[in-house]
Amino acid sequence: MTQPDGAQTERDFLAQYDPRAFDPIAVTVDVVALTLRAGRLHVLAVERGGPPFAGCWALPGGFVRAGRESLAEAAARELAEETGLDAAALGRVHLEQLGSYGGPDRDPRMHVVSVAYLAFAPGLPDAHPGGDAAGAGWLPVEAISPEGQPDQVRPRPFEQGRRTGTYGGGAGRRPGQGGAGGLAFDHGRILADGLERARAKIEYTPLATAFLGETFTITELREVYETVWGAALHAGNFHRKVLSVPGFVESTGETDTRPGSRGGPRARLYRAGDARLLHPALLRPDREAGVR
Amino acid sequence: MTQPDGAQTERDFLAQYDPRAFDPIAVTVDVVALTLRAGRLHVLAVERGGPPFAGCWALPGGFVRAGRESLAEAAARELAEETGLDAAALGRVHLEQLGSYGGPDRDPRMHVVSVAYLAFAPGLPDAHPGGDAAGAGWLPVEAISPEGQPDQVRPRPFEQGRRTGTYGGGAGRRPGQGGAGGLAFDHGRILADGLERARAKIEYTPLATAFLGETFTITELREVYETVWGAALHAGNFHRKVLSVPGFVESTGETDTRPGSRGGPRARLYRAGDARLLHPALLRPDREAGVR
DNA sequence: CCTTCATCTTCTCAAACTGAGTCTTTCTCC
DNA sequence: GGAGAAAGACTCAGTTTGAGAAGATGAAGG
Repeated sequence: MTQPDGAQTERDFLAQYDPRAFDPIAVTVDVVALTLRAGRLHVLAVERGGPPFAGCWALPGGFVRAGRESLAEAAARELAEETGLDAAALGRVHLEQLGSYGGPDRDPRMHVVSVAYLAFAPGLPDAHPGGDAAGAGWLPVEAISPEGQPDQVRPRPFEQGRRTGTYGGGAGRRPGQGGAGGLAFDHGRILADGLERARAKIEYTPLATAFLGETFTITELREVYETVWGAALHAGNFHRKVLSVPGFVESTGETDTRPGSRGGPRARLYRAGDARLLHPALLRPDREAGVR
Repeated sequence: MTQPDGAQTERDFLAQYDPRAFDPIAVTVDVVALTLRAGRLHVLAVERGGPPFAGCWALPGGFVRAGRESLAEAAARELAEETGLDAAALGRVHLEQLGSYGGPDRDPRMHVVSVAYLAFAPGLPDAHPGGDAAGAGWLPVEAISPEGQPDQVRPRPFEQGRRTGTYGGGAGRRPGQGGAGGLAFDHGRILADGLERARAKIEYTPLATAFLGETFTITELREVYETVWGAALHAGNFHRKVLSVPGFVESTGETDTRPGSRGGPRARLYRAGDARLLHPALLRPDREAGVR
């Protein structure tokens, strides 16, 4: 990445430098924003307003503003645009880089390198399409990601932001092309990678709390794990484990005031602790399968 | 569904599309190639032949060829160019994506997004500068990465709702010209991230074997862990653990013919097994430090 | 009012795993 | 031949995990 010329000073070089001398590659960010709604894992999606893949669901994203923002800033901006969240609400959202996708043919227009980000958010309001999207909404991941949950669960109508005219569709599959999973471009793969990252990440970080509100019960935390992992956990052992990992949660001293749906004692309330890593980690049950 | 502006078909759209309508962002790949030489961890580096940072060490890398190669292909190509390895030798190298770095100011020429890759290789021959590099070589990581090999293993804090974007380039090293700890651009941070990834990855994958030859002894494998982690391990416990993890290594039935440097019985030889994940994992000692 | 039942939380117990150390055997070097 | 070092098997105590059970609590239904 350089011009070979010994005598040139760096200043001269920069003055002469022509950024357009290279074939262009567009850089975009795409966001896999996950949240829990009604006990199901949902991902933020937008309905594309124009070609390519017009009418398809896609991950929210857009071009990085050259020279004006970092990748993380671009991802936060895109997320804010689609969710309508202000900076304060975004502060509660965990955002981390997921990976980059840059095959020459993943976008028919030109060579596009997309840097994907992964967001964990507590229950968020309905999405509002921003930019050139025709619609936006939270889609249950099991409806669009066949490679998603190990246990296949039945799909469910998804909620939409603005464009609700056509009912969401039972199988959640209507916006055409894109094949199984039905997301535009290679967004199905990006989503699958994001889900796997999320499943792995809550093993050794306290990020499961990012799906919950300020305070929560151990049972609510367990339900996050069960939903993300798609597996039932032993309530007693989970309880013991969570309380034994230093810094995972800290007690508020209060008990849940909301009436339990089916009775039972009021659960104690906790808030997220100060740990950034869980040690020892909470491991997913039965990883033997993945060993291969 | 959406009809952005009525009659336009996707074909029309593609015909009209002008890739140069956007401000350009250059896309490069950089490779953190790690290998073991003489019991020390080394990273492949090139000496820059021209500005910016002429004369500085940098990670090998270069521009992605627009429309002609994927990111992984570009990384493999750059690695091959600098090491002079052929495809066969490269087949033994593990190459995975590390992350992307895209702050607007990380390259003085223009906005450059760099996709970093991490490579694990067995002992490799001396490097040969390819392309526009003035020199190439294997540098001991502790000589250039102050955050490289601390006695205390400390993980990087995960990125929480970042706005300034640590990946963006703000928090990294300033363009430290030359000197210890100074790699060009933000390559010091990329190297540090690569080292942390390597330390974490050998915990739960058998990738430590990627630093060794076809066959190896348990002691050689332990020395890989000790070198990468920068900590001494209990030989007996390590031995027991490695043999108890299914699929980690498999015996060749033979014993080492090379004479031990200071005597002792000939060690048995093993080769890498078929596991892709280690279960249970080999955990680094003393992770408590990183929890908070 | 009283029973039923799901839940929250704590306990028990056996199995598995970990860290630390010892011991025997087999080499090389002096 | 003896010293020193390493490979590898073994012991042992402490910790962690999986599975189950028990007591307490509160809503719902009769």
